[in-house]
Amino acid sequence: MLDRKFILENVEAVKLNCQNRNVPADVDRFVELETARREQQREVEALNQESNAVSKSIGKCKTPEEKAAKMEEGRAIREKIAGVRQTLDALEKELDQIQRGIPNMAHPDAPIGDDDGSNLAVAYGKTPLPTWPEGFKPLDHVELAEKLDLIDFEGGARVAGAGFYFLKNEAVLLELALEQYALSKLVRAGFTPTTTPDLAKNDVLQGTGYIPRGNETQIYSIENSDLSLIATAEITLGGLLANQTVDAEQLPMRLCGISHCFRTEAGAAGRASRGLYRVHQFSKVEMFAFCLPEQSEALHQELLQLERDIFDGLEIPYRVVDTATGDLGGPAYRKYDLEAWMPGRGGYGEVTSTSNCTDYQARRLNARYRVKGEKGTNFVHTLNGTAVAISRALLAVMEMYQQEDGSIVVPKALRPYVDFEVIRPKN
RNA sequence: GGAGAGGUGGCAGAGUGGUCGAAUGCGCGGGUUUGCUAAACCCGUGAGCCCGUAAGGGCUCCGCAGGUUCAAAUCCUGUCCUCUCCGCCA
Repeated sequence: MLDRKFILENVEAVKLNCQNRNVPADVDRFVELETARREQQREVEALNQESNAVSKSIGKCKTPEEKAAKMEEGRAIREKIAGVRQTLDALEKELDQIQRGIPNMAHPDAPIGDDDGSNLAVAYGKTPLPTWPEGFKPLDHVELAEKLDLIDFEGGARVAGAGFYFLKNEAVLLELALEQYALSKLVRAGFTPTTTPDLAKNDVLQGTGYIPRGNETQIYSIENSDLSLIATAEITLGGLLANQTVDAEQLPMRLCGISHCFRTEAGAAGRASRGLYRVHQFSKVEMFAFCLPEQSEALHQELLQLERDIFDGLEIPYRVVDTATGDLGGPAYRKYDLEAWMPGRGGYGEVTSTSNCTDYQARRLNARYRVKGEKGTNFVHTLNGTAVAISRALLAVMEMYQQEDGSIVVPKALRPYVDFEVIRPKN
């Protein structure tokens, strides 16, 4: 979330930002409530001061009568405090709700626009778009999976419902290969590899900007508990520093995590999301970084470059998209997506996403750093980026590497991790 | 899952109703001494927020959330976490 003082001092900028991002937040109401809250807060503090003074004086009273009078006085103040506190709590509740709805400020260079139609393609990968032999029509991954017995969508639906699937045969080995391939690049780049919990406390979800319950939630929550299935390891990795203060020398912290990701994807269906493209569960290697404010922009470029290296290495064509203000998630200051070429749909589809969340997540998480020799603490900056989301990466690999004879060739970059070079129809 | 013990400042650890934001030691910062370093000695050393140009003053925080009380680190309830023992298990 944004700093309350910042909102009060930059009302017009915050309102314009909400408008650019297409978020209907009542900033004026926020200002009104926060102003009132501050007043009430001062009132409570003054009363507390009074009450503290009375309490302290009781220990020094000489006569029982004097003592009884003071006690009565203290009791009266306490009642008064309870009253003010009640209005304060009500203000706080409404304020918090509005404050959570106000998105992060956007990077001044982020393209302004209402939705993904305004996203800007800013770069392309090293690999050219594929050219197919005369008369050959590339299949989509669902058809390929069927022919090569790589994915069982029907079985997934029977067991867990639509949107679930079993990977089978070489697809399983490719999943592990993609993870290892990405991980080895990240470890070389100085990232600490982790496997994270697949569940997290709702507090942590909220801290990273995910809303566990409610109509439009993407999150599966566990009944009779305060746990939810995570939608990304961003949640667990971000939670690592919740309510922590680290020394500035420890920053930047580059982490990556393998986890399963679970998403309800309520109401999302249709041709564009067929097969593996939009599913309820997939595996992902996620990058995450905590850093000093002055490091975050460079680190964001670093994460983007790693994503590009990974897909250039796989020799899959892609474009880099600078996300428009209206299409940014609440915590993002700036976001780049990699969209890989997917022959089955004859178009680009999102495969990675990297965001610089500046101090927006950190403020909610209460993740701070301390500079040695200086007084006080400050909020860290957080960044996240997809290294490889297996379902979509696998989709892109299958479709891009299909051959005229119906087989799929394994990308060179993955061959060190599997003991086959071509996937052929079983018999 | 059952039984017990415990969660206090960067760390260790005292503190069982008021004089406790918290002894003491270590660590850290500054200083004295010193050819240099070390030792010794002296002083200082938590965070968030509010008022104030500042000096300074105030509020909150002893895992977390409530409660009792004029007053809570200290008493009560709930909850989370850690450790030990038992059971179970991969």
